[in-house]
This record gives sequence, C-alpha cells and structure tokens, in this order.
Amino acid sequence: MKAIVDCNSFYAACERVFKPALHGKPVVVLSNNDGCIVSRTDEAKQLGISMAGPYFQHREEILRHKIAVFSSNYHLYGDMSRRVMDTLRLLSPEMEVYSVDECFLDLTGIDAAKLRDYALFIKHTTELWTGIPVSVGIAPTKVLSKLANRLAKKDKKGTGGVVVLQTREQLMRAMQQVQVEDIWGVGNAGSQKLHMFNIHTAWDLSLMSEEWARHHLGGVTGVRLVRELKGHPCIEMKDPLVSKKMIATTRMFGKAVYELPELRQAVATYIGRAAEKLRRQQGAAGMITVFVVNHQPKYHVNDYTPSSRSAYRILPTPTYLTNTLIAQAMPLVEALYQQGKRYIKAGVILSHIVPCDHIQFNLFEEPESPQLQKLMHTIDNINFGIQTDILKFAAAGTAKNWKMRQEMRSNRFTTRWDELCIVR
DNA sequence: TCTGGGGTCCTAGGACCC
DNA sequence: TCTGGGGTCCTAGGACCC
Repeated sequence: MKAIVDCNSFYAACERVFKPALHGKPVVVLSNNDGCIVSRTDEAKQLGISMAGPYFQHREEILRHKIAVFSSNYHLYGDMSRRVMDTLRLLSPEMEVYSVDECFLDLTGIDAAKLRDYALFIKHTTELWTGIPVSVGIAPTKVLSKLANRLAKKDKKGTGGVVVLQTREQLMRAMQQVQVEDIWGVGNAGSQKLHMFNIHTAWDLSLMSEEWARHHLGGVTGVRLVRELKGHPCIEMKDPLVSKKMIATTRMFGKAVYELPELRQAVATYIGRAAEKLRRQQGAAGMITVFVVNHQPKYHVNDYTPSSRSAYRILPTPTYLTNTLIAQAMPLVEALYQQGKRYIKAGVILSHIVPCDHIQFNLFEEPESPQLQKLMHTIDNINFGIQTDILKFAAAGTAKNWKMRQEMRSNRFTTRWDELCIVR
C-alpha cells in the first residue's frame, strides 16, 4: 500500500505557526512579486477567494473580509518543509519527497487492519512536532492514494483527515465521487476529451481497457493511469538521490525593464542563483538557455498576452563556474534584446547536466583551475551561512530597480538569528 | 499599476547512419 | 513507369504537476 501525506494549505499554515492569533482566521499567501494567490486557508476558500487569482483583482474583498495577506517567504517554507519531511522519514521505511508539501510513503508490510491507526499516528505526530496540519490518503497505488487524500482533505471533519481505501467496495465508492478532472495526471486537455467519451468519474475511467487508454489518452501515460486506477501499481517510488536534469531560475520583474544593461544584470543575477543550485547537486551544465518576455499593455484590462524569445548555447565543456556561465550568456541576451520593448520577465535554464567529477574536457580547453573551484565554494559558503547574496559578481549589478516586490513578507523565523520570534 | 516559479515525462518528427 | 528499409539519437513542444 502507498500513502501520500499532504500538508493542508502549506504556505498559509507556515505563517500561522508563528502567528497563533491567525488560527481559525482566513489567511492567503501571494506568489513572488505579490502577483497571484498561491495558498489559502479553508476560511479564505469559504470567502470565495480563488486559487491562482491575480492579487490585485481580489484586493478589495481581502480588505473587506480582513483576510491576512503575506508575500511568499521561501526561507521559512523551505525550512518548515524540511522539518515535516524529517519527521515523516522517521515513520516510514521508504519515502519519496514529491513536492515542498507532499510526500509518498511505501507502507508495504504494515498490517492491513492497522493502516488507519497508523495513518492517524503519522498525522498526529507530524502536527505535534511541526505545527503543520496534514491529510493522509492510503490506497494500493499512487494515483489511488492521491484520490484518497483528496477525499480526506475535502471532508476533514467526517474523515478525521485520513482516508484508507482497501476493499473493492471502498475503492468503487471513492472513485464514483471523484470527477476525472480531479484525478492526478489528468489535466484540462485530458478531462475535456474524457467527458466527450462520456467518461465523467474516476470509476468510469477505471472500467476502460488499456488498449483504449493507449489510443485515446496519450499512449503509455494513459495506460499507466488506467492501470493504477484498476489497482495495479505501475508508478514507482522515485530514488531520492537522483539529481535534477534541468535547473531554471526565472522571475517577473518588479518594474518593467527597457534598457539592455538592466536586462543583462537581471540575467547575470539569475545565473548566479541557478549556478548555486547546480553546485549544490555537484553538477556541471553543458547547455544554457536564456529567455526574455515582453508585453506591451493594450487597451482592455484582460488582454494579457506576453510574448517570449529564447536562445541557447551549447558550452564547449560543461561547467559550474558562475563567471563562465555569465560570459556565455551575455551574447545571448544581446541577441535577444530589442530596443523599445517593455520587458516584464527573464530567465535562465541550465541543462545537459552531468556530475562534475565526470566532466569530459575538450582537447583544446584548459580544465577549470582549482582556484576558481575554491572561489565558488567559498562564495557559496558565505552566501549560505551569513547573508544571502552578500557576495556576487559585478555583472549582476547593485541597483536592481527590477527586483521583485515583496511588501508583506513575514520574518524568516527559523533561519535568521535577527528574525527569531520574541517571547515575552 | 497590477497576472508565479520550477520541475518531469512523453511523443512526433527531423537528421543521420548503414 | 519506376526512387529501400530499418534503425538510433536528438530536440522542440505539449501536457501535466505543485
């Protein structure tokens, strides 16, 4: 059996841990740049605040209902996520961290009759140790456990936040309650198609043949999905040690950018951040992609149609050195830049990643000098230990007019000495 | 005024090879 | 009139996830 443990309204829950007065009150958290609403507590959902809605469109109701609003505080959420995962690691032999607020557990070997008690134990322990409420779904496959979890979240009172699906009866009744668009792995395109075939619930879909799924539901992906719904596991637990194949750093600007020097600075800054992630997984990138997005505002309010251009370069030798990556990327920025455009976003993507002890050096290139390697290491240590970005490359600039807005960020309670909670 | 960021996997189709 | 067959590798783009 597989379990999925999912934190309820994770970002908002993190804020509540350090502001107990907000318990039982509506809270929302915004995306970077205070752009969209990305986390809402149940109380905020009940007031009609929709997911991923632009903040400025909801500002009035948020004020009217006195909803607490926070800018995103990734230092805090990252650290709270680590605490939740560390707790769960102690409670299960095999786990896969699926996202910042979710993880799968393999419960093979646990007595079927005790599964519900075990799920409750997981839930209570996590909440007691971290202050973050979670829901638990347990079923024979990953897809079915996600489905169980959805039912647990939807009716927290009725289910106690825990749903276990074991018998054929239980599975059937659960699947009949879930619409196809709410199945893990079925998106917009898939669900529209399914409805056209008169398949509306997870149960309907589970009755289809694998051949049918192969033809109409995206080949092997569809087959896997139908098999999982039928109760045959075929989406494996993933190895936690596998490194990322691609590393991206992309941001909307806080203020539109028109000039090339500013655009170069932004891209150089993002490369610094991406290279840091790359070194953390001890990788070297063989390819760098840069993209820029521009948007000319039109006459109607709802016309949001940005357009983007990108360019890439295959590096002569894979590297993790920030300065080399910046040097490779700057000509790309210059090629992409068009005078007079109003840039609202840019990003870099590092790919063709190899382990850095496996770099295949080019016959005509000098291998990277040990001093440069040491320099990177030192920069990372200082930036991580003392203060983010205290050391950076000159190309990244210092003015940063384009930097994102975060006007309502809470303190980084768990990762900064000077921002700790004060208890009187 | 104002619309996030970071990933994975799969497939089709082109390039290339013998 | 008529122009092979089979295979691999790579990339772009779509779909999906949180």
